[in-house]
Amino acid sequence: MDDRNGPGSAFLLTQLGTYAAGRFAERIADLELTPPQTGLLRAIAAGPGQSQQALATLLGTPPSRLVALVDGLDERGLVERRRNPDDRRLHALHVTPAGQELLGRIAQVGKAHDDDITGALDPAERSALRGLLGKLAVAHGLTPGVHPGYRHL
Amino acid sequence: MDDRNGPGSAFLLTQLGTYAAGRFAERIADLELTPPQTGLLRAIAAGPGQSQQALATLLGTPPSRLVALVDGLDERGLVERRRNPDDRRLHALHVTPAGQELLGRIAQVGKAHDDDITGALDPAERSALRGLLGKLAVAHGLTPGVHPGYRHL
DNA sequence: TATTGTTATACTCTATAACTATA
DNA sequence: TATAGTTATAGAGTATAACAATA
Repeated sequence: MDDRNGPGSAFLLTQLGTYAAGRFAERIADLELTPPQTGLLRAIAAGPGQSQQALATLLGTPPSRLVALVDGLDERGLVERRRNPDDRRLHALHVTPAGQELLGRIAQVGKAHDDDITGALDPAERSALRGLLGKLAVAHGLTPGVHPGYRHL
Repeated sequence: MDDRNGPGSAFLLTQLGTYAAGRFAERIADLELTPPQTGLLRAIAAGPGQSQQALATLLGTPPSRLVALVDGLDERGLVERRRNPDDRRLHALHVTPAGQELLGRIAQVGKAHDDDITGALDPAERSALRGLLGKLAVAHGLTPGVHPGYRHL
């Protein structure tokens, strides 16, 4: 009956999601990282030794884009490409100690970011929100831990 | 104590917000509209007669970008520029009947979109989510009704 | 011939800055 | 001179396609 009850949850999710993504990008810019770089670093840490093709598939990005992202992390000594002697076409990707150290700082930033975004809610509300969002993420088949911004936004 | 309890709400908001934005973009593509065009059309309808400068400020986009967006809607007869006789520099923007008709279809799409995104939740959960998201949107000062994707994403 | 990684190229979106017309 | 709108230009980010090395 009432058609004027304001925006729906989907609209609010888009607004808040965009806002949260922007705020996170600002925070990790202090570490001289972009969101795609951060997602890639985390993906390499989550599954060490994967090929660039495998990572491209996981993240949903073309291999050519991955090359540039890996280049940036490689040049800064955060990850390294190890050639596989059995198949010299493959580059197994690994996080270096410096990369691990940076991942620790990323985790700290993520925690502060989360507190910032949900700061207006009390603990019970935060828990409820977390549960509801998790339910939706599962329902829509979103890959756990994979930042968006890869699949044809 | 437990550091391995999965992603936080901020991360989930980013994932779901990006997903929802993408799905909405797909839906309104059927109406041959982009998200920025849709947001602009809604903004013009919400405050008829505004100047392009005023709309640019409201949406947080440079005036030059607004020109192209208005051009697209104007050429399709969805909005019209009316010159102000008192100050011929100004273009007062109005939605045409065709634009109003399209806004009706956009509202239908938005409703279907919302049902899609929150479909995994029962009515009580949907209501709870809506309340929590609204609280966060207010806390972060997000402009009601204004799609993101305008302010320096 | 097929596959991994790479390079070259082009396209989309957006912002910045220069320009015009009105005031 | 200041402002609304417009046009011109350039930059960032990404995708597509061609290429080289290895299998």
